[in-house]
Amino acid sequence: MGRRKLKIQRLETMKARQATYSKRKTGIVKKAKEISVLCEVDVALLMFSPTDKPTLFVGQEKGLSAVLERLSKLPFEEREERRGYTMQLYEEQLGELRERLAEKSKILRDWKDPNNVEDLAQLNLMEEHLMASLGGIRKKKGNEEQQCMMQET
Amino acid sequence: MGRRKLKIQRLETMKARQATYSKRKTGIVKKAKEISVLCEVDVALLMFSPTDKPTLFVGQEKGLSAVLERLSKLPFEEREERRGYTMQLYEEQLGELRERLAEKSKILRDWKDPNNVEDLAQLNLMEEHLMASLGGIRKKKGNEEQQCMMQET
DNA sequence: AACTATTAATAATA
DNA sequence: TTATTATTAATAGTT
Repeated sequence: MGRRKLKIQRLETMKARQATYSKRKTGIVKKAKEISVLCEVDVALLMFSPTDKPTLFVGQEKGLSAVLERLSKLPFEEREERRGYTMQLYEEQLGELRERLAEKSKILRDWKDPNNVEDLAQLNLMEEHLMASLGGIRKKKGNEEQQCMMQET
Repeated sequence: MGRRKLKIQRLETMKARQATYSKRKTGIVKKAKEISVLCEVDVALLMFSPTDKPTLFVGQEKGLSAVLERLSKLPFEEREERRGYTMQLYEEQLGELRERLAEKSKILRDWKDPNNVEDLAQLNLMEEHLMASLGGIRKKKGNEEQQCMMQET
């Protein structure tokens, strides 16, 4: 849409890329919100601007980690019907990492909308969260050896 | 766009949600492709249909893991200007997990488009990849203890 | 899946 | 950046 048709290929100047990114970012985020509400589905949309500013939208308020969990779990289950044992082996290897990723992502979720970086209140909440997390690490130091297995690849 | 204006709220019937999802999914994926090409930016879009079928689009062919890496790293760097030491502590805790996540994601990337599940050639490639990965695990079993630290959060 | 009347997004411009 | 508007593109209701 617009005064001309516009071929879908890299815009020549950085200025044009930034201008177009700015407009289209608004549009695609709106679309993502709409489909998640209208159809009651999980949506995660992550983009980086030409100057590397991140924009993240996650619909249905489950957080990015929850959406990624669904991605990592669902396809495996589907394929187990055909390739059960192989996938199960791989699933085991992924299991522990997934747990930790979910845990980290729970905290990362507070960075959900990087556009709000300027919000001091949010920054303070994030720092509190971080401190609590680090406290937890120190407490667990004593018994970490027995929990070390299946860490590689 | 359409014959009527349509309020953005959950569509009443599952039938309507599925029909609308199907149409809008096409549209939003197209938009994601366009912005990534036009503006030469990384984009990751993940959605689940009302019947839980996943759709994943990752633009600029860096893979989902690369895009997520950018999300997890960038905000920290930005904030270090103000809150350097705190973020560095947290960054250290995340470091090892990030490495492993990147490795896993490299393999998960082969599941990039869940819509291609029916493609047998792709499945075979995936299985090869998996076998190589499991082989790597077995080789490393001997010296895993010394690599166990800072696992808990 | 296809069709079209409409609405919505946006390219060029200011 | 924000606003305008001529155009094109997406899609709601329908078949």
